[in-house]
Amino acid sequence: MAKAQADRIVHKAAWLYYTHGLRQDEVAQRLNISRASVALYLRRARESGIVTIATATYLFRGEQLSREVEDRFGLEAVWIAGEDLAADDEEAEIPPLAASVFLEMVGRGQRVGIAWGRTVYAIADVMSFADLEGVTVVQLCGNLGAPYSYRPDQCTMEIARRLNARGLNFYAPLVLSTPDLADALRDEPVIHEQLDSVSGCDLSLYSVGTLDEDSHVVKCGALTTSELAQLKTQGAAGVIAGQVIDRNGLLLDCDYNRRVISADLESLKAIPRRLLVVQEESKLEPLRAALAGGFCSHLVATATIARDLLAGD
Amino acid sequence: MAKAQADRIVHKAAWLYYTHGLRQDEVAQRLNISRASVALYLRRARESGIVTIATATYLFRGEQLSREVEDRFGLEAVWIAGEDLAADDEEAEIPPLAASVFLEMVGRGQRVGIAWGRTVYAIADVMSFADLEGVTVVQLCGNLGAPYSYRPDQCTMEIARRLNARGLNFYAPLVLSTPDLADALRDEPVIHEQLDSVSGCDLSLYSVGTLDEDSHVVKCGALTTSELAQLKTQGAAGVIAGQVIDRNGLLLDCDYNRRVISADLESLKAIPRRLLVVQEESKLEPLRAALAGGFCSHLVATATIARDLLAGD
DNA sequence: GCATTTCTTTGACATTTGCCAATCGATGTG
DNA sequence: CACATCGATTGGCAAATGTCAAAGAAATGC
Repeated sequence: MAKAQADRIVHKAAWLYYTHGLRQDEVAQRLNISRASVALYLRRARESGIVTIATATYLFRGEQLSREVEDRFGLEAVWIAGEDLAADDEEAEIPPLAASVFLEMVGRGQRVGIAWGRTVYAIADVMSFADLEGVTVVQLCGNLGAPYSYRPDQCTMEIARRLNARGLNFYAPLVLSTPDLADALRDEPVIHEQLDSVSGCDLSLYSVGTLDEDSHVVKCGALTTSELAQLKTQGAAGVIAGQVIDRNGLLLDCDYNRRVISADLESLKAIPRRLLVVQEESKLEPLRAALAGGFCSHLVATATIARDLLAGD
Repeated sequence: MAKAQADRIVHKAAWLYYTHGLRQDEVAQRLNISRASVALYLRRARESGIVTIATATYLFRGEQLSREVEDRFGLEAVWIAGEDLAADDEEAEIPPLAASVFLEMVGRGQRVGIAWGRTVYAIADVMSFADLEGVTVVQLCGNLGAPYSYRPDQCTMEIARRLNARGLNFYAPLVLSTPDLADALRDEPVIHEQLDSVSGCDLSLYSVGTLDEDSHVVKCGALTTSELAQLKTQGAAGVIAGQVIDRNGLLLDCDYNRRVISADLESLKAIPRRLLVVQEESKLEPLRAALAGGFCSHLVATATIARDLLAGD
């Protein structure tokens, strides 16, 4: 109640300032507080999502390049960052752009799935707060320790927090030591339920992982370097929600995949809008695999990757 | 193209300023323009919907009063303006609140129906610009001259313009001199099509009209004073999209209604979300009729009206 | 091809806003 | 009950922003 009461004055200040266009001193006068308080309240209103300031992203789609990628790969929408910037800036532009695009795509009452990776972490980090209602955020892959601030479950919860949404976590590790144990765990009602709930998602947000020495799955300890080499000989081309896929986007038939607990690839493909975000140029091959597998309906990427995609096709 | 080029720099400035949080002088430096230009561009970005600043409306629903109205009349959501303001201020608060609520409710790709009246006109007037995609705005009633700035068709187009949407106008007068002529006109393919498209709406926005001497329908010349008196003896209780309803919200069986060209009441009721906005206290009885008839799923009203509603029920 | 109009840009100034250190006030603690 | 602690609030100042008149550029008309 005390919380609600405090929110009330913040909201009122925001309403008078942003909706009615009063100046801060006028707002202060009306509410009988100092102008400094008004300034403080307004900042809180912005930070907490009571006030939302969004910049349209459609201009990132207006370029020739985005159209070409859309057409070539049959995607619904493609956003290209920094067509006139250096490659470094380009990559830095991806997280805020992806966060804006994602916020534009989420609607009230929807269920969204979040996979995890360096990119998704970066997106969560810059995502602004929103005051959505009835949104549920579902974690799409099992957990593992991370060298970054967020683990998969924390990442999901962080996004949920920023969307004012309910977060559904996944209480299982991403990789187990034996396929049998993974099978057994998948049959646990609580896990099973979570896995089933994936197909009910309206929207998903993920990136695609590489299979390099310094790739995410290796650095987080899900795969050892020797397993990696082995997988590559078997045709591994990328990682989607912790699972290894081949160049055609099909689940690689390998021991590793059998030990993973994550959203079923078919369920992922069944999600109507699948927002894939690719930041690094090194992710070209995994991205091709993900596109081939139908894991992407909406793409956010750099101009460099977009050009690479079109060039090598 | 020149337009798109100009948009581009405005968008870039907005992106750097609002999304990246640079200061105006930093933006100016990056884009090689003067800071004054940046300030100008930012204003344009806000005014044109490239940048959207929205204040949450849910705090207008957090009060006891809204809950009570929701429960009593089985509505999905009720927003109450100015529970702690004088009655005058209350009414002034309705248009910006309704505009904000409406903008929160509209989603991409949706079809929205707009009826017309003093209230809807006031809402259109304060509605901010948005950068929605694929929205269609449908005019729900026929046209008539207005003592205000907007006629029904202009009002529809104005809202369409602000939503960056397509506007579907209705090319018929609201009231004709004989029922036969109205019937004939309704059978015209172009009109028929428009009328049919109403049931495909996802959302509607309207107010309810009174049947007083100075009511909207009278002042605009749709009804004469004598017709009005006649209708009142027949049990007329209010006006929805130009049509007269009785206290139970049913279409009044009268000559006037047979001469009106407007969206069928059944189609209106079939729209999943029906946002009704009531500004003046004098609209209590019409509002009751509209509620009884099921024309409202979401309500925006003043605290005074809300209390009246609960008191007399 | 020149004059006229209209739109854009800019420098300079006035106003508004953000921020910090100081103060106030509530709540908990020895 | 005095004291400490923590968060909320405020006055004042530096920084950032909005605005306007004037200059410049582009489009339009004669």
